Formats: sequence, C-alpha cells, structure tokens
Amino acid sequence: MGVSVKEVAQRAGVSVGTVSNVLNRPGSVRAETIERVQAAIADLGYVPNDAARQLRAGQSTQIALVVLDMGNPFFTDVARGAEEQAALSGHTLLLANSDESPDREALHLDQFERQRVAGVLLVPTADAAERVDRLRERGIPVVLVDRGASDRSVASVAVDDVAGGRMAAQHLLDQGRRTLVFVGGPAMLDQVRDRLLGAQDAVGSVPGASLEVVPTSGLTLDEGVAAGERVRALVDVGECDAVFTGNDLLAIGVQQALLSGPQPMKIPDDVAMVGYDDISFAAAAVVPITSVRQPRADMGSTAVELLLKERDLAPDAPREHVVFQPELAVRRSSGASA
Amino acid sequence: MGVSVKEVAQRAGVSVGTVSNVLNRPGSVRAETIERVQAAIADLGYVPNDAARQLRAGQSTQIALVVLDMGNPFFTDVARGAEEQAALSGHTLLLANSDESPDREALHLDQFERQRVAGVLLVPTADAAERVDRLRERGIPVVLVDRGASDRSVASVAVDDVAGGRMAAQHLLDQGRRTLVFVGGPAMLDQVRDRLLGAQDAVGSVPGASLEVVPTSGLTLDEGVAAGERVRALVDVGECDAVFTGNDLLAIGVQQALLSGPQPMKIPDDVAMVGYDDISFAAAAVVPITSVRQPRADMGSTAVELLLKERDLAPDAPREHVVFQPELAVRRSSGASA
DNA sequence: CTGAAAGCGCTAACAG
DNA sequence: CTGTTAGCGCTTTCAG
Repeated sequence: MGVSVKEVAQRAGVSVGTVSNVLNRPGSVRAETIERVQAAIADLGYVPNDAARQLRAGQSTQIALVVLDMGNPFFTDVARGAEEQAALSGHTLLLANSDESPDREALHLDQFERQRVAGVLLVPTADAAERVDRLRERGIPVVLVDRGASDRSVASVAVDDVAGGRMAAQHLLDQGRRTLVFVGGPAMLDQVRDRLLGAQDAVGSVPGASLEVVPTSGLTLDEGVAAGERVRALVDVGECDAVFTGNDLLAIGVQQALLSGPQPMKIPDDVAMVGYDDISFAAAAVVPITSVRQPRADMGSTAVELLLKERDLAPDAPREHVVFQPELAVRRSSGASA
Repeated sequence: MGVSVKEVAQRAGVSVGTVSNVLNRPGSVRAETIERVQAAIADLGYVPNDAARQLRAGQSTQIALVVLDMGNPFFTDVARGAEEQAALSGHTLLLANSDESPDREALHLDQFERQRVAGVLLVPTADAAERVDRLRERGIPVVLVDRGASDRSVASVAVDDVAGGRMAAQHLLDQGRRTLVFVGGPAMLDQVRDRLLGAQDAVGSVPGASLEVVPTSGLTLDEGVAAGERVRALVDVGECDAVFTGNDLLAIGVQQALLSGPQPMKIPDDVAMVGYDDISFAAAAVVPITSVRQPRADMGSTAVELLLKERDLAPDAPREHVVFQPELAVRRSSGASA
C-alpha cells in the first residue's frame, strides 16, 4: 500500500539496509548519505510500518494498563503518571478498561497477548492470578497496580489500604462517632476488603463502637446513590452517625442521596463522611469530602519502572512490592473543624 | 520466541495453510482436522501474533480516539460509546489524550500513522486540518468528533454548540439575569468559540443585557477555580449576576471558588450558573449545576459508524456531518425553580 | 561505510 | 479438503 523502505532506497540510490541504518543507527552512516536518504523519505512521505518492525523485533513497544473504571479520575491520574514514565523510555501506553468485569479483563489480556505488548500493568478485578501466570509464562511481564501481592512472585505497587481504612475510621471515631457504616463492594475486590479490614480494626479497639457494612456491586457514582438510600434508613433509626466509603465516587453518590429528597440530612451533623482516593471532585462536592489520599501519578510511574526492571530479572527471582502510605485530606464532611 | 503456526501444524500433522484456515475460515476444513488442530493449539498454548497478521493485512484492526482531556468524564463517556460500537465489528479502541496540546496531538497522530490504524476519531485541538489531510492522504480515514467540519470534506459528529450556547444564555436571561459572564478558553477551540457565539446571540437580542468574557487557558477544574476568583470580583462590583462556563469542569471549579473564602457567594441568588456537558459530577456539586447535555455515548458510537463507512467512499465524495441537538438539564444553580 | 539476502509469523493464491 | 509457496516491510548479519 504505502511507501516502503525499498522505494526510499531506490529513490536515494542506496540499499534498503542503508535506509534502515539511517533510521536506527545514523551514527554508522556517512553524513552525505543520511541527507540523501532523508530527502527521499521526505519526498516520498515515508512512514515506517510498526507492524513490520515489531514482527522483526518480536515484541511491541507498548505497555498496557488495565484499569477498573475509566470514568474514575483516580485511574486516569494513575494512567497519566504511567504514560509519562513510559514515554521516557520510548514506550507508549495502551489504556484499557475492565469495568470491574473479569470477562472484560480477560478479553483485554488476550488481546494484549496477541499484540505481544512489552508488558502489562494490571489493576486486577478479582483473583486474576491464573491470567497473570499465563501472561508471564508467555514472556509478558506483569505488574499489579493498586493492590498488594505479597503472597505472589509478581511485582506490585499499591497503597497500604488497611492503614488507609484504619485512618479513615479512626478519624471518624476521633470526632466522637460510634455507629459507623462502611459502603463498598464488591467484596471480592482486594482494595475494598483491605479498606474495610482497616476500618474494622480501628472500630474494634474502641468499646461501644460498631461498624456495619452496606455492600455495593461496584465503585461508581450510581451505586453510591443507591447505597445512600439505605444509609439514610440507618441514620433515621439511629443506627448510623458516620459513613466511610470504599472510594470517592461512592462517597459523592451517597452524599447526593443523603442531601436530596424532602428531608435532606445534615452533613456532618446527622452523618459524618469520609471517602477514599481524594479525587478533585471530592473537594468540590456539596459538602466537601474528607478523603484518604493516594499518590496516584506516582503509582503509575512506579509501576512502569518496576515493569521495565522485570526484563532483567530471572523468572523466579523475588519481585519488588512498593507500598505507598496514604494521607488523610480533612474537609467539612467529617466535622473535624467543629 | 513463542509458538508459531508452523509448530502447531507440525504437532497436528497438517500444513501451516490448514492451521490458518482453521483459524480464519473454519468452514472450509474437515471437522476432524479442526479438532486436531485445535488440540494442538491448546497443547502448545499458541497465541496468534497480531503484528504478523497485520503486516500481511496491511492494516491494523484498531481504531484510535484522541480526546482533549482524559480526566474529563465527558470524553470517557464518548470513548465508552465508541468502544462498544467498535467491538461490534471486531475493532478495538485505542485511547489517546492530547491534553489540549497540538504537539501531543501530533505525536499521537504520528504514532497512529506508523501503526497503520484502521482509522482515527479526533477531537481536534486547534486547526488540525493539515494533520487530518495528511492522514487521509496516507489512506487513514478520519472522523472529527465534538466539532463540526462543515467547510471540509471530513466526516464529523458534533453537537450544535451554537444552539447549546444560546440555550444556556437564554435560560439565564429568562431568569431575569442581565449581566452575564462567559468563562472559557482557549479561544481557539471551536467548541468554546461556538458556545460563546450562541450565548452572544441570545444576549444580543435582549436590550440591556451584556456578556463579558473571562478567558481561561484550558477546560479544567483548576482553570475554573482560577477563573472563579475573577468572576467573584465582577460580582462584587455588580458587573455579573450570571455565569455560563465552557464546560462542567470549569463550572465546578468556578463554583468552588465562589463558595470558598471568608465571604462565600450565594448561588443562585448572587450569581446564577450554567455549565456544559452535564457530566454526572454536575448534579453532585455543592449547588447542583444546570447544564447543557450532550449525547456522549451516541457521539462515540456514531463516530465509529461514520468511520467504518469511510472505507467504501471515494476520496472526494461528500462526507456526512451528524449534528446532535443539546438539551438543558435544569438544576438549582440557575435559580429556575425559584 | 554500504549492499545482498535471510527470515520474523502470517495469509492467500494456487495446485493437487 | 489440504499442501506449497510467495511475499507483507523491516532489521540484521555477513561480505565486500
């Protein structure tokens, strides 16, 4: 179809090998020849064919990132960090969305296998262990993102979600709240589970404090709205004076439900709230939301770094597990300033 | 490196051609042979190499979408619509972010050219006409998204932004507001320009009404916060009683600025607000934001449809220009219910 | 420093 | 229905 090295070579009066050298090892070509070749490239409008190059190389120059929800600013920020870091080494980022569905995740992973990507950064849905092993057997390095993998020989970069959950619950307890509710799910997501574990830990060490769980089937705004209705019922009967949500999208949804309708609740008076991720919308909510902050961009760039290191690691060598510590961004929703 | 058709063929006791047939035209192969080949594929863990397939085909099966801001839910929704439609025809979506930068846009476009993608859906930064022409000369079809292209022979799918702008301003005027401010930029973005034009049109037909422009250098939350400070000053001196922003991110930022500080403004009493895009966060803002709604997912899927039609269109044939009509989602920020 | 030639993995004729 | 073969465009020895 298009213009190929052959035509460029012909036009410049050199061989294809020389054209390739001009493109990839200009140091080994006479200056005058380079010029001639480049003139031919410009004249003909030659554009290298990545597929051919890649077929030859045996591997693509793309790094794939599979996230749980592209509509969640948390993940787009992680992606941004990853993209920048990838660019530094001439790699390009391929972004895919699993929508928290293992099937969609598998579909994407299959596709990446066929593409022979240079590596995969995966925010896993549930136990994606099998899929991960398979990729690695095929020679595609994998780094788990936003989730620890202490038990496995897979590199990972995550935030200490147990600490984050504990931090959130402790903050609520410090404000004198005692009947906490955790909103989040699906339970099989490790991130969610860990945040809940941390919260339970904090609550468990305060006599008289309780933590109930309102499960959701996803970490989205809509799920938050639905869960908010159930939280409202609990508040009404005096069984909830504080809410901790699995992420900020959920928190924003819960808040929306709590504040709407004929009898809007007072936040933080009736219920205090803490979210997770500290996305920029959390600060812009009706009542600005206290949230557990994660170093999003750093997670992305670190994941890429770990991935690139994989190349010179023996298959059975131990892997790095980078764990960031979360911070609490305190805002009005938790009633801390009062 | 990996397993290839050759090894599968050997193992199954057939030729490579037959393996290829099993994969691509199973109808023309005996059932028993198919089984044998598939067993070999499973045993060996064979995964087709896309690069080779693509090299042969001359074109990839990927469709690229370049958006202005991956952090903006508006664009991720467009992407979602596009991805689903693309999947219907066995295509895969490649998402790229220009961050409103023509340079980054060019970088991505170059990369897509090398990849020989099946087509490009582009939300153009400024006048990307040259780049678009070049892609099309190279045989890569292009569809412009979120922006009309009436003057050009390039297919496009957009929303009538002039009508949207007019609608927003008219709504504000209907509430009795007279000193409007438009927040948005950069001015070179066609979407922004059209929305402003529509607003000016509406304002121009009401005696005594005015429209001032507070320019921004991007359509982000942060830019909105910065612009909000300037809006506040205008409100203070009585030169603004209503704000219309180029998109919802800006609106949320402006609102955040207006509501913070020692003297928070009253919305809609002191200033009424209307945004654009109707992203889900608009309804969850401190004061729920009235916004001009665009059919995001439809725009994405329609763009893919137009792109696929391109293949059987003569280079100089006229192109379709799908234009959706926006709707106004009225909420508290514009004071309409009062 | 440059040219010739082999081959990456796959598909599509074309024969048989 | 199945086997053989010729490239797709590129890089990379290996000679010269």
